[in-house]
Amino acid sequence: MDIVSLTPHGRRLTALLVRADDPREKERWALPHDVPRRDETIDEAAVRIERAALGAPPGLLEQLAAFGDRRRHPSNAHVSIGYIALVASGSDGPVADQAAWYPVDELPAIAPRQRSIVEAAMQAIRARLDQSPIAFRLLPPTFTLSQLQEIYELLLGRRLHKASFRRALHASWLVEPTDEWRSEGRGRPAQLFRYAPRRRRGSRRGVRFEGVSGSLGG
Amino acid sequence: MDIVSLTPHGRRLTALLVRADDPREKERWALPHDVPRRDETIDEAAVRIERAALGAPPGLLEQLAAFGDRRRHPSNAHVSIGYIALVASGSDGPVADQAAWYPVDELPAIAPRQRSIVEAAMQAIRARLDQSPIAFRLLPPTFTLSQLQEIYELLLGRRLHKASFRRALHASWLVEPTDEWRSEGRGRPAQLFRYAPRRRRGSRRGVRFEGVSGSLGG
DNA sequence: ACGAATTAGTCACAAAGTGCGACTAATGTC
DNA sequence: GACATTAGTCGCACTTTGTGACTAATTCGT
Repeated sequence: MDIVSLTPHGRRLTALLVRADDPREKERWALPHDVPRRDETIDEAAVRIERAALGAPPGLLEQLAAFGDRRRHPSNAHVSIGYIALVASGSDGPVADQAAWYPVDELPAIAPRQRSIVEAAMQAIRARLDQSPIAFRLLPPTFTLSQLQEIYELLLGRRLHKASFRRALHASWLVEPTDEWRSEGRGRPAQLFRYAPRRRRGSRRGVRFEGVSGSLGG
Repeated sequence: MDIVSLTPHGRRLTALLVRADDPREKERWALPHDVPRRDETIDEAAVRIERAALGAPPGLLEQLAAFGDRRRHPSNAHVSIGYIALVASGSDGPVADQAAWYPVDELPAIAPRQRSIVEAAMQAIRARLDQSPIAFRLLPPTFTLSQLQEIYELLLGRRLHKASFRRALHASWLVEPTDEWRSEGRGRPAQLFRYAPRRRRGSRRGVRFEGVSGSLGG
């Protein structure tokens, strides 16, 4: 099992790496990984591994996929189960010994299978961004809408229009305002919001044919 | 590894089950399953298991997820990797010995973990319907647009409006007409189409907050 | 032969959703 | 007090979507 822990660091997304167990290994860093014990579920194992590396439980932990190509893995396991962990930007302080955050687009040498897991994690995050409260788990409990928009722009890799973003957010009933305001130095103070999803009237839209093109196994 | 093979049978979706290895088992049927060999990737293992059960390679085979709760599995394995196989409706003829198609909403007794894998497969199919050419792999190489719409309605569990469906399909450039027509008894003959995705101008829409509500691990 | 029934396919319009420029608001800086 | 800076809203053109009503081509019944 391999965990891809992500947290925003400034304007970049960073992943948590730990030093390789064996210093003679070719790759000096690795994703936190371990084998599930007999008495735990894989979700429980993921929590345990993440706690060991991060020192605290993550804001969200969800399964990515299983990886069983022939690429090398630090444990030489035949198959890995990848998990994505999201850590709020405020809580990215001290991590475990022998661990460090690296920008996801500038990782040091890690085992090939782990690199492909990180790449798959980034793709999955973009794909699930509108299905799962991913962006909110990368922020502290209360945040400004500009912060939220920045996270979306970071994950999507493109700029969003302020008015459209807020209109869509309002229509979705995902956040509610607090009565606190933050002044971040210069400029007008921003209202703080919290993630508080409400029941929405199911819109029941028609069919979409979004990303369909080709596929494996045809 | 467990394979959920699906094919439409009339107006219902059916899954392929095989007789349990051990007749003393509580559940007499099971999803096709096996352990990957040392020299094969998990994708290769999935193809092998599916061929053994179906007698032919499926139209599409993609990974679902890993399942490692404590529920019972015929092999007593600690974790299962679920795969989804899609079989065209034309080719659902003879299957391997000791195998049969059952409607997914009326499965006989199978191991609890396998039942949850089937349920997860159905959810994943609905979620990926607009990302992956799922519907096309449940149909023969050429098909009418009404057949295609029927598949979508079967998978989504609701009726779609004919004009909207066709408009969206045309805009997506996923199908091209052949010069054949099929007359299916009564009514006007329908033109046959084939799945032939073309490069589309990327629409780059704004953000959607579709299915975000709650989640695990908070 | 001819009309009803049946299935395929299209059109047009109202309603809803989206992109985006331009505006107002509240703060710090000089 | 003017100005830079960030927050937040408005309005409008344009696009997308839901839907009913239409036309088209065939079989079936009499």
